Amino acid sequence: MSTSECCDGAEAPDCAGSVTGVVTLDEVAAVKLATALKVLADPVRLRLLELLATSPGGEVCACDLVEPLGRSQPTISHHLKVLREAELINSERRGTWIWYSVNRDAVRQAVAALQTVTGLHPALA
Amino acid sequence: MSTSECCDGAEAPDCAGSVTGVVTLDEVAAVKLATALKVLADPVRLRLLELLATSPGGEVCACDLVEPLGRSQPTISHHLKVLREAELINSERRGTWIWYSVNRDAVRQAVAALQTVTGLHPALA
DNA sequence: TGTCAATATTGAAGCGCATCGATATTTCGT
DNA sequence: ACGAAATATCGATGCGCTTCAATATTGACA
Repeated sequence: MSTSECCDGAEAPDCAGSVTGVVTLDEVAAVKLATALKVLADPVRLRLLELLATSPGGEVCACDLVEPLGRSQPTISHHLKVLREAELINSERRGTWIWYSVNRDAVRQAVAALQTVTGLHPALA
Repeated sequence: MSTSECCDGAEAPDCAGSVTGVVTLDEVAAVKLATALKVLADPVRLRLLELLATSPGGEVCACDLVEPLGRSQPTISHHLKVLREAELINSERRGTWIWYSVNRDAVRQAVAALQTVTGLHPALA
């Protein structure tokens, strides 16, 4: 017997109910992970993260992020805000400038969740 | 001297050019990774991947994917197509039904790329 | 306090995406 | 060949997101 009613017609011999595993992602959790991934799924934001990650001190002044990405200052400011509100980066004001750095734990969490969902990781945590 | 011209005004004492690391993500590579992540950044597609990953046999008949997600059949078909074209899942027709499974290598690649960009992984590969 | 540089916000334009109903296509069994 | 079930495609709708120019806000310093 199938877990659903899709293949129980008179003609088809049933597809044997292939879905029986334990599902951990309810609608809410799926939306939450998708939201985090959506923040990461932008070329400008990915390059911002890389600029932060590859910087010798691990942090970069916002004023040094506009030119290398070839976008306007408001656009960079917008993306930094999106990353900050998703807690994927940290920001700290020091005098005139604001310094940004990657929030490694938050990125790790998103990556781990994605691995769990896709079965790459046996959901150890 | 700064790597850009943003903080070279008369008043500000320069922000010391914090961007000096080696950047591997050019615009094209960033768009490519962002495209893959965009495919993953959808609640329905994440739950589809989990249904495939947690299925005992590792594969699920498409007919068993419509009901548990509460979306219409065209919508599920659309998402399966998106996942398939991104090569994140494999599909195989067996008789009346089509069986889907997670393409673990593709997911692994995307995850590894994300880890590299964010500095979680020392880019070993 | 007033000025200048850095950063944030606003408002609008343009594009892409998720979703559905309706319909077409494919495949099997009779 | 025909009918039924599974899957795919089409067309439309509504929402969200990226981007920019213009403007506001914030903070340092004289």
